[in-house]
Amino acid sequence: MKTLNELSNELKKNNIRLTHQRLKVLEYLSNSKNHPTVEQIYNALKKEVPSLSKTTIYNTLKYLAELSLIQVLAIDENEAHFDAATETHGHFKCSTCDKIYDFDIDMDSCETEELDNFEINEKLVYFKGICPRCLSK
Amino acid sequence: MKTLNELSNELKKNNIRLTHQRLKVLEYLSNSKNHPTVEQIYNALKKEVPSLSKTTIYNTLKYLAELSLIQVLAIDENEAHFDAATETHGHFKCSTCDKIYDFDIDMDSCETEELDNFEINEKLVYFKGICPRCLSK
DNA sequence: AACCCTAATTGTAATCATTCTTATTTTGTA
DNA sequence: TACAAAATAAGAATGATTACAATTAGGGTT
Repeated sequence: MKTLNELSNELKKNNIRLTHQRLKVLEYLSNSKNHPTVEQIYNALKKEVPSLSKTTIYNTLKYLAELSLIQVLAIDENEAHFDAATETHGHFKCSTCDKIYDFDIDMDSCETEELDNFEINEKLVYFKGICPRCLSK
Repeated sequence: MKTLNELSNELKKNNIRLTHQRLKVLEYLSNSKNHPTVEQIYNALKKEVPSLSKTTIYNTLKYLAELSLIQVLAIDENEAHFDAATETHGHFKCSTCDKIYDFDIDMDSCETEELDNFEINEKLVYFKGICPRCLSK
């Protein structure tokens, strides 16, 4: 996970201004552990930044994703989730409680040579099932 | 990949009728290699089954997915793709031409014990980047 | 074969996340 | 302070998917 300073520098390098709104979105995402949606970011920040619009959040997240500074998770079929951690890792979604868990995964050890001539920019691993908490109920 | 007969039996076992429309959707999906969307299935079948509605296709695919007889791919951000192959394998989407490639992957060799107490029902692996064909242009 | 009951199909309307548009505001710079 | 470029905000538009209600088809029984 990058620090806010590092993120800020990355943005500057790409001629993207670190505005007040963008800083708040970045801050919130960096501090959150639960892969928030746009809706959740919006609800969390609108007290602090009453003028904030969802368009700005979408906009900010789009830039960050294009620069690979955040990950967009499509594990949930009807809403995108966002993750400030950019190291390759897996995501497990519990079908019962909908919670998304992180887990480590070593992609290099299971790759085939089939993709030798492909340029790979992003690796996403999604598991679905039931989490221990829900299993024990 | 299962045969149509096997699929038909699986449906019967779960009290889901193999109607004319469902048979056609199954047939089309089983024979197609390119992970079609609902739109593509609809366009391909409406000549043969003029009364076919998209709702029926959505409906059929939902049942098949619930029974794990097909895979739903969320690799494309705005439209779901469907795959008749149910063995765990990876999908690579080219960001340039949007083509989706299959590739083999050995998930067991890269799993951690972190998920030992989780019930895992589905494993999805999505890679994104540029395919050789587009790279060579 | 006719009947019945249930499930499936169809077409349309509703939903809802995301994107587009445009006017206004803010930012960085001179 | 003033200017030009970029960002923001609000609402409208888009488009895939789902919900709904009326009609139709299927399977079992006599």
